[in-house]
Amino acid sequence: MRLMASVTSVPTSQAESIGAEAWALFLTLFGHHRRRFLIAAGEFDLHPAQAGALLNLAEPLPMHALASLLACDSSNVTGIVDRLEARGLVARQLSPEDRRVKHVMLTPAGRRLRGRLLERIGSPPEGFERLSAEDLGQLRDILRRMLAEPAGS
Amino acid sequence: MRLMASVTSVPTSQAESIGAEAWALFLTLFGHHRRRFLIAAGEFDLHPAQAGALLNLAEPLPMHALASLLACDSSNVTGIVDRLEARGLVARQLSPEDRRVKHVMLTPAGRRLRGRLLERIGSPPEGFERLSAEDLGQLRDILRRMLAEPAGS
DNA sequence: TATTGTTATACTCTATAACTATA
DNA sequence: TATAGTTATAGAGTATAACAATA
Repeated sequence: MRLMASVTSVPTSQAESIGAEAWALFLTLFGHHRRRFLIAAGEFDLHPAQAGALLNLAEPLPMHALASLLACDSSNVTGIVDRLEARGLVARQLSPEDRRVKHVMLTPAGRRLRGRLLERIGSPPEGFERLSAEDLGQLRDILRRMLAEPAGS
Repeated sequence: MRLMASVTSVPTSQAESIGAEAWALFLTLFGHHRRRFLIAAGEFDLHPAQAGALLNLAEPLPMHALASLLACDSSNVTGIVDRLEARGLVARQLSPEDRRVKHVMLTPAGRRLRGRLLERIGSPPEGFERLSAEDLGQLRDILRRMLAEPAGS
């Protein structure tokens, strides 16, 4: 994707320059993943937002929680879930605790489709298998440190 | 995002298990990046596809090349470029070599907006600054190996 | 009063197919 | 004959605002 191609940055240290390259490589990887995701969703006749919803439904979720995960307005989730429901992939369930809330849950068919989607994009992409066992260990540890919650968050 | 949460895989080796965790961490990172991208695009009144087009226009590109990078049909690019052009962010330029081709290029205003977008999402996200210089070097080298073209591609 | 989910609206994205101009 | 870009069309995503039901 060459997202960084024309960024004229002036690194103040070598570490900063290396970090910039590492992040540029991440962006390249994001581009690959995005295309893989779009292609896989299309093969199952799912729009990207629908595929994203299925992936986030490992367990039942209130509508507003799904909206938050999809980074879109709640009003959109109504339509997305409507269409998934029309295809028999999800069902709405009234919450007994809070009668304002509806939980969205996968049907058996929805769970099967989600599994097939995960086979396609949940597994590591081409290139991953070239990494050594040592590489994988280092990578995992570095990503863990990067994603560790910074105490107050 | 917990994309891997309910994947019941049976790792045949420890390396495979570590690799699976590393990839799951990648997916978490993708989710963070996607949300950051959507929020940044919205702040500049750009739809995601428009923001993606701007980011890919570091240099002038034929319409069909842009379609390929955005992983969408050429007919969509016509509309996306129409709207960016109406806002004075890009311009179409006929190619002198092949008169079927139109190159899309940023205007000065488009270049400024692209720069501001890159300040927001082209720079490393929260968490990156917690990595040591050694981490960054290892990460860069591993990602390089992962993204290296496998001879015939 | 605040929150949850829905509806109405307007605009954009998306794929498909058909079309023109060019190669 | 194939390719580049456009147009027309239909269906879906998106944000905003207004609404009813519930907390």
